[in-house]
Amino acid sequence: MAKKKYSIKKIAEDLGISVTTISFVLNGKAEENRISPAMIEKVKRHVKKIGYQPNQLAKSLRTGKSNLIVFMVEDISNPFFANIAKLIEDEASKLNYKIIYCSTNNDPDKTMSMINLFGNLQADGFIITPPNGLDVNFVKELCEEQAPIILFDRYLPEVDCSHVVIANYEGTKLGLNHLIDSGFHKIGFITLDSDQSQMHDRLEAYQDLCANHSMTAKILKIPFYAFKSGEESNLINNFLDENPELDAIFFATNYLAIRGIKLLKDRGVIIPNDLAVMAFDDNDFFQFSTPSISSIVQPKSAIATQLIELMFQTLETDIDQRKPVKVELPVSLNIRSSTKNCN
Amino acid sequence: MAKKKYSIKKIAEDLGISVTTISFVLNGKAEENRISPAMIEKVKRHVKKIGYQPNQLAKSLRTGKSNLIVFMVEDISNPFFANIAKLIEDEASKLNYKIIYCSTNNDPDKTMSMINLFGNLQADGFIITPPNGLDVNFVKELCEEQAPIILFDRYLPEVDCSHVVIANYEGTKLGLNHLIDSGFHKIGFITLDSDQSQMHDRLEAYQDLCANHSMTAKILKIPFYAFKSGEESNLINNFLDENPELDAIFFATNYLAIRGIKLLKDRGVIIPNDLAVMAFDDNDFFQFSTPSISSIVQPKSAIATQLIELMFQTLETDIDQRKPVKVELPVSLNIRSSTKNCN
DNA sequence: TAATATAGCTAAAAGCATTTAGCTTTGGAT
DNA sequence: ATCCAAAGCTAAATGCTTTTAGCTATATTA
Repeated sequence: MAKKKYSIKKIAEDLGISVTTISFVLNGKAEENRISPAMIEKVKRHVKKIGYQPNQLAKSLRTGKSNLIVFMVEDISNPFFANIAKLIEDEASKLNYKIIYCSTNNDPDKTMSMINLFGNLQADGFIITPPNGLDVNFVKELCEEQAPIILFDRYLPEVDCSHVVIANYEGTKLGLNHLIDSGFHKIGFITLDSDQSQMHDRLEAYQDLCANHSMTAKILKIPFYAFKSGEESNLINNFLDENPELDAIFFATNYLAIRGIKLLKDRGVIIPNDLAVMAFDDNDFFQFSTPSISSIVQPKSAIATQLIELMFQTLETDIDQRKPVKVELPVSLNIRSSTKNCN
Repeated sequence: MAKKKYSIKKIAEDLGISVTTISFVLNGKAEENRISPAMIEKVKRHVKKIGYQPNQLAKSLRTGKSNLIVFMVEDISNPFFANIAKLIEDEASKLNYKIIYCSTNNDPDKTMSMINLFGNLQADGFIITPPNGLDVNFVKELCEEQAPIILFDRYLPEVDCSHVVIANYEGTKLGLNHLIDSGFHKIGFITLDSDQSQMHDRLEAYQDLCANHSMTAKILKIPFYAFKSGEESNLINNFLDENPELDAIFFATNYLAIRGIKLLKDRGVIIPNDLAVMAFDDNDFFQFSTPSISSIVQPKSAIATQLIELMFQTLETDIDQRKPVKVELPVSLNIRSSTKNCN
């Protein structure tokens, strides 16, 4: 009693009618093709009875539309991306779209080969956190000629492509100003050594602020590989040793902050008495940590909503009418214990 | 200069040969079909030059194989699942498989309709954390007649289906015994009110242990909806008020523990002096929390490896030769500060 | 020289759905 | 009685690939 795989052809035989009729009924095109109500009813009933569902591959092959959206993030196990992924998936499934996701691991070659791969799967759209070094022309061509691409989290300054990012510059300023307003005036900045736009903007905000307040910029750039291999602690230790005058540290990402705070505790540093701490991008850990950590919060659900709305809006627009849409969402400040001035 | 979409047919025309020849070359079947080396070279060169890649939809439609594996978890934004997802994706992409993921949200109806949906996409296999109430017959039929299914994290006792789970019973015993060995003898157990196998096994371990040590079982079962809506704090508060004699709490999941620890701190409870704490399933937070929290650690990468190996092994086996494979992986104990007896 | 084997390639079917163009039948108008 | 329009349905092409069965030369054998 192996379950028969129904095809539209088989149904046509069963019912003694043509496949065309069935296809019309199934796709809501029965009326406009003058299929009689009796026939519509007959088809619908039978289809329901046997639980037939059309083969999506054949459908996609014919229509050129796969209802698949590729979601490529740096790393899905990063809670920020996982959260966005979930929100996007929920929205997409309402519209009968499926999400294929994959991690770029910040590898531009892997990313390109993935895009090619999914392109052959006739993916309808791409949402991507572009890794450093992604070939600009490659993205350009895709943007112009193929499936819509929306970059997020960061953008590529050289490419005129739709994107959804947050106000990294203003957000960093917001956080730094809060530190200054709280009486911290010797702020160190720990970031990744990265060219990506979001990191660039955060750093720039810090540098501008230093210039405006006649502060000496104290910057530590941690290479990506050093972070991956856990070697960042030496770098941070050196940085702290060389700059004992600092009264606050701004971490440019939450994962840097998590490692950094652990290290500070190991060094016996009392937060915020010895050193105030603030991080860009919130994290569950910051809320529950002792002391709790102040952070700049990205509006996750707004990001997800924007991404998916922009995607569907683009998909609905004729390919030659499409224009890049660039969205920058505001961030907010979550003030907790780690920036409370106790002196 | 819109990029031409190449098809095998177009290449055949360009080269003045048949599509069959090209297909043979592309699929490594040239030799066995006596295509001359010169011809093979000619085709390969041209294909490479124009960067042609076959349409996967058409290929899948013809071969019945999509190279797509569906990964359905309760919630991708749970770090445990996100981590496994990443590991699986890495393995799968090595073998040219793609992962489609989606969240069940523990909704059996959504899960079934998703499975149907992806079934029509000709997904080659399913890896699923089955939600409570998932129709047993539905899964049974699928297991027997369709794409291979591997359950993980929990299994359905009524269904004879492949699964990869961890030793929940032994793991819980391990944790509880550590508490007892450390001198805690009045251990409360806080869990979700759930029928899922993993929760059931954890609870059973606690009950057996109580019986063996003549301990009175003190159990709090938090309904899922209460947790979702944040109402669990009242329940936990009541539980603590009613059982002031407790000297340790075992949380059956990490997210229960995270909420619970926050609440304990709010009540002014000192961990572990007033109350020792242990959690099932590790979490970054436990490592960085003050005090750090002891936990039972699931072997994530072993789980991922098993899942993907089992999946490919099953896919390679003839459908009538397949037998359910049931894997139970051991867990380990991560002893931290929250179970240190200070008295 | 005729029959046969082999090398080298291809035509056409199949996989499943959508969609265009067109074929019957019926009813109404003239 | 004849013609036309509309109603109601369908044949066949199409999307792109894989794969079976088979065709045509050339080479080998008897």
